[in-house]
Amino acid sequence: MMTPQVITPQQMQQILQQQVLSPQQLQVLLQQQQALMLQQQQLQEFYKKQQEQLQLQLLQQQHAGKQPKEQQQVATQQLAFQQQLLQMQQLQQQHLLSLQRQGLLTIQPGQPALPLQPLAQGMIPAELQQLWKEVTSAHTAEETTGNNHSSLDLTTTCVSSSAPSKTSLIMNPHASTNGQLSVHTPKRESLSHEEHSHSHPLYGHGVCKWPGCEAVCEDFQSFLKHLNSEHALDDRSTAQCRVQMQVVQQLELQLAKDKERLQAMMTHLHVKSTEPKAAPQPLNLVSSVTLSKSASEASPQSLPHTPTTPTAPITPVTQGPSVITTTSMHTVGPIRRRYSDKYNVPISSDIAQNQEFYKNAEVRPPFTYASLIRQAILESPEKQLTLNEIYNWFTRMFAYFRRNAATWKNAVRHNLSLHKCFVRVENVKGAVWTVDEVEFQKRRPQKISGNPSLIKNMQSSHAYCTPLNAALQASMAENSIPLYTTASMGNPTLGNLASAIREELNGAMEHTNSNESDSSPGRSPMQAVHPVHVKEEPLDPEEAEGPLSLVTTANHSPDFDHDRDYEDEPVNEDME
DNA sequence: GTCAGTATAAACATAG
DNA sequence: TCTATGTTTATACTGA
Repeated sequence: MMTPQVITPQQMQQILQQQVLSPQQLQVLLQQQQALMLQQQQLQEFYKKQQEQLQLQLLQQQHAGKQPKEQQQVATQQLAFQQQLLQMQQLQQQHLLSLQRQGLLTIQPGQPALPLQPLAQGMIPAELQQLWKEVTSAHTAEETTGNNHSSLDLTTTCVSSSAPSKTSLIMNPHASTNGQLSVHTPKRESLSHEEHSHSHPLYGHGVCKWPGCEAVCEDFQSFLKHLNSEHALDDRSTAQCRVQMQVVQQLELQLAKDKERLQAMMTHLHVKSTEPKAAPQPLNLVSSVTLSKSASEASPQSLPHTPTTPTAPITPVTQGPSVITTTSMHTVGPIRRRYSDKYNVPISSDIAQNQEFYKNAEVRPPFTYASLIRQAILESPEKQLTLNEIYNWFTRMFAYFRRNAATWKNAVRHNLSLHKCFVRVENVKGAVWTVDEVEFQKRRPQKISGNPSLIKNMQSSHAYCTPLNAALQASMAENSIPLYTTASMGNPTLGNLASAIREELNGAMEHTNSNESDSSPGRSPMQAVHPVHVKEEPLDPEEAEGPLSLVTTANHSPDFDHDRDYEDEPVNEDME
């Protein structure tokens, strides 16, 4: 699924966010880059000489009245040279891509090195900026000597840029495809326009945002002065412009590749989900999203669904491409099954890995209310939440729960009251809800039937083995756990499985270490306070012997308490 | 067909 | 009185 040729979005982000290059690495890169530049220049010179020769020959031929056939031959020869040049530049491109893959940042082919500079406008360390300036000026000098028909010729840049756009750019260097060349304009042509609107893209926060500049300009007028004086149309500016173009092109190329990859993923998942009865799994969930997303692929601005999008929520068990409408949701009937629950896919790891997805897509999470409530509680620092905090967790974590609040909130309350695993505790700040893991785990094994070894395991061994075995079982049986992995794109299945195992083991081990019995002083904070209301059916003695908590800690983050995030957000109650 | 688990809806009680 | 919270009941669906 991964295209090894491509920088992952994560890497890209890393590149954009932090400059990881050490001066040594930069130096190496620079050397490599310069070597490449040299090669290219040699080629270009060679090509120029050939051109001159060609001109000469043509002149001679014209004088001598030679046949056009020979002219054609010469023209072909010229074409061959051009192709050779292109190949050379492609090689450069590949080389640089490989550098990227090594994590050495984006260096644009045939360009003054250090394209990282424009990549990180405003963030780059001063040291790097200085380096950038030096190298840029050095290179522009080189270019001027090597290419005397004007360094302003952006065609050269375009030729050496990414392969797909090469041809068109050669043919028409001023083609505004992808808007690359717009970078070039603000200096002179569009300056007069920009003067009127003080929202110059090169000016912000009193600083010149010309790549590598960052000169402080008190007002817009002084900025314009600075722009005209410091960034006039000269070799240096042009070179910088080229670099910026390269960066943009590179990013666009990257975007295109990622889009393609996304499309392939979606297609792949969709195909899987439409297979007849192919082991019910959360993939269904994705396929539904896939369809809605694929349908709107042409207009990216329409996705992902924003919480306020009035479209109907997509439910995990929807088979096929139909997008459920509000009404069909009701006529078809409620969705009963939560697949991940069934197969004991660890909810925390699923949520963690698909967090962004759940947050943005109005997709019903494939877990029961009870599981979700438990997860919300366990994620909290104190392992206890008020009802309102549980609500907030739901809305914060799942776009799906940002609508129909009355329905699901009722369900939450209902679940809290109904299930013995949820214990209400009177706290200083009011009533909070906690999880009785024994109770929670008690009810889960019942769902895993049909596998004698598993059942045997459950009966004979500690309770904490259950989720692990179940997860393993499910994974092996289905060979497909994850639904949408943002974190582990490489091998999601194995990745998820591994993390699931780790998580469950960690939780179990942690529990066994800390909670030996109900009366253990090491028990979680919730035990420190007395439950005001404990539901019926006190624990059996044998239950008391088992592990009391399978609290998973994998996703626990102390700073996760943004309970008020959605508190004041008006919940869309438009569905009767 | 039965049963357990779950979802949904709704009625009701209670506290602030 | 209103609202949030909590409890309970009823009904329907699903999968074992």
